[in-house]
Amino acid sequence: MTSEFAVAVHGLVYLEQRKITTSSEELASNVCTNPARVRKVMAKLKKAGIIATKEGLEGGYHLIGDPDTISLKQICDALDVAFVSSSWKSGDENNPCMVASGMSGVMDEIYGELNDLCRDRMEQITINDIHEKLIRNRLTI
Amino acid sequence: MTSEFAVAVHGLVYLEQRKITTSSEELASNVCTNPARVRKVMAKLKKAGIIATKEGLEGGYHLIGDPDTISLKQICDALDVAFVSSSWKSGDENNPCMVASGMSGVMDEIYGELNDLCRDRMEQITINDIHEKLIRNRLTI
DNA sequence: TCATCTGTAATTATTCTAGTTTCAGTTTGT
DNA sequence: ACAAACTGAAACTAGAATAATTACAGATGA
Repeated sequence: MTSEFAVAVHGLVYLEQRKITTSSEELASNVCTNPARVRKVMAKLKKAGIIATKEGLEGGYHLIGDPDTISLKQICDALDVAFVSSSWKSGDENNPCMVASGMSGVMDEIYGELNDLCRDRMEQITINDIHEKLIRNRLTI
Repeated sequence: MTSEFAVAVHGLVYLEQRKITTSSEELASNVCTNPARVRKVMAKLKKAGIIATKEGLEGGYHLIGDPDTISLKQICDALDVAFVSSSWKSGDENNPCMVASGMSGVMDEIYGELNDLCRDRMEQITINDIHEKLIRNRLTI
């Protein structure tokens, strides 16, 4: 599910560039996915107060605030992104061996710590930073 | 594939605790997976010089160095672990739109940066630290 | 009031990950 | 020398996670 994060960031950067209200269909075409998935992701961003929607003809999504104040951490939180995690657990809680019963807990601690580290870093980057990075990359190619 | 990391760490901690040469079958039983997967992971740790093998009767795996000098970063490197990554790419490189063509590259940059951050953190933790953490956790439960 | 959106859910398809099975090759102990 | 017990590696199967598709109710604006 980490790719929801990519859909969200891509969508928001596109909204910043377009400036105008943009439908899920147009966003999906730019992101290269389907409109239903875009709507699913954007609905969460709306709940978090990052974007607003306009329904009916010529409707769609648009940014609410200054793209300089939207950090990627806000997006993580809105989508409940886990950068580092693993559904697979080693060992067995009921095994009397300390290693077998305790390892998955310890690994989860480590993953949680790494995740926090990533989230802190994401606080430093804004949607506007990404936009500027895109411009720089285009010039240097 | 992040769970290979868990198998490796679990295996190494078990080897530290057992002290003696241990077969893939015994390791698999403690980790709760199959011997073939254990062997696949341990073979990489052997190539990295972290463990050694002994074949034939009473054979198996054993640590080479001091568990206090084996950092989790060495394990990452041996297994080529990517903590943060995404196979799914948004956009399309051939799209003339700057956002569509550039976003997946920018996201890859971000994932790479987060990954480096995680690897740096892993350098601070040793197999022995994990072992001590297990002991502490058992006492506090 | 109708066309055009979003929000949401159910279903299918695809891709990724772990498990299983098998066997060749190596080493140890007798 | 030989048999038993192990690793290393590959091919295949099973299952889980993720994305795509389809459909539709509800809201809104022209």
